[in-house]
Amino acid sequence: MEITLSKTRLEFIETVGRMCQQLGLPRSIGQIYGLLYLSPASLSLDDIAEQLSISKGSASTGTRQLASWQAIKQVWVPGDRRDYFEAVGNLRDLLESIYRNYFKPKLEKGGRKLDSLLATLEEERQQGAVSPEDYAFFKERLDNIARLEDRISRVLPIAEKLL
Amino acid sequence: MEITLSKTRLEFIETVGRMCQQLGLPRSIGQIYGLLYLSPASLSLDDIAEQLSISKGSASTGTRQLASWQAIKQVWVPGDRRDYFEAVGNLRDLLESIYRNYFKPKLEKGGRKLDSLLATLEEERQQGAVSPEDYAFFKERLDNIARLEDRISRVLPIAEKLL
DNA sequence: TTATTCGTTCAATCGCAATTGAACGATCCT
DNA sequence: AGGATCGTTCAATTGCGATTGAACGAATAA
Repeated sequence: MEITLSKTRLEFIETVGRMCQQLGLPRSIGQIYGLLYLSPASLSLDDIAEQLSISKGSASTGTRQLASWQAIKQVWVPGDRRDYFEAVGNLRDLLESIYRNYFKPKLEKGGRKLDSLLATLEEERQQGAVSPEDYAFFKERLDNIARLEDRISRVLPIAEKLL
Repeated sequence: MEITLSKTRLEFIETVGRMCQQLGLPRSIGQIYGLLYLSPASLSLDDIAEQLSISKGSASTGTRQLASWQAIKQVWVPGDRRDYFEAVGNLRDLLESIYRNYFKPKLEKGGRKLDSLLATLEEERQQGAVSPEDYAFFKERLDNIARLEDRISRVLPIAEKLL
């Protein structure tokens, strides 16, 4: 594999890389996905590292991350013991997977944290560590978050289906 | 203003700070919002800096950022020339504002970038810089993104209303 | 067996963005 | 007027996480 990338692919890789960066994800992950998404053929780890001029280590961790999100998948090439990768082209599925594996767990974690905070607040009230007025204020604000979280976790799956 | 924060507030501040960090935003911004969100009284810049043990500079830039997102607002306290801040308690409105001021512009920017990429691709085709097969592949994949972007920008406002 | 060729790991490095803090101009007070 | 108290700015610093690259074990080939 010894190709030079067209301008379109180079720009695309750069764009997806920047997008990831802005989302707080490693740029290399975006670059890898961008490269694979516009790759007619599946690529090996070394292909990826070479085309993007990144280390094999980065390519390895990046591909594993992307695979865990089901954004890319490994494909088996008979007669070659190397791992080959290709992007999951169906972005609709990808989005669904990101929601399920990324957003949903975070929402649930947030919900649990909120419960623990409400418990702490209750504790403090019983100990008299907060005034009744403060307690009422804190309670209402925390409840507001809980309600929003509830609605979000109800609406997101619907929005998902509407896509 | 010389209060000590209750355990509930401290934990909440930490949590929101971490959330922001994970989203690629400055932790201090989350801390400021968390502090204000669970603050019965509005706070001055110095209050914020002191309670969070951050510099006045951070507090200044952080509050301005948050205000630009309409996550917090300045309130005028008669007889005091300092700026006071309080959190916008209505999270539903906050979400709407974030969508309008943050997501929507990014979606639109992405759309424009995609158009420019398609133009580049067309150019390369005419110059024979890409094979017909590659062209077809690139075209289809880029079109897929455009279609998804379209659906997203149509569904998001609906989901917004459903909240 | 030994020699390659894989992918992974992890300590060290690097780069970027958050944070600091001093200097500044503006505004208010006396 | 001068002095005090605001908020902002920006160059310097810091801290964090992405990235590197060498070392490693495993699997294959000779």
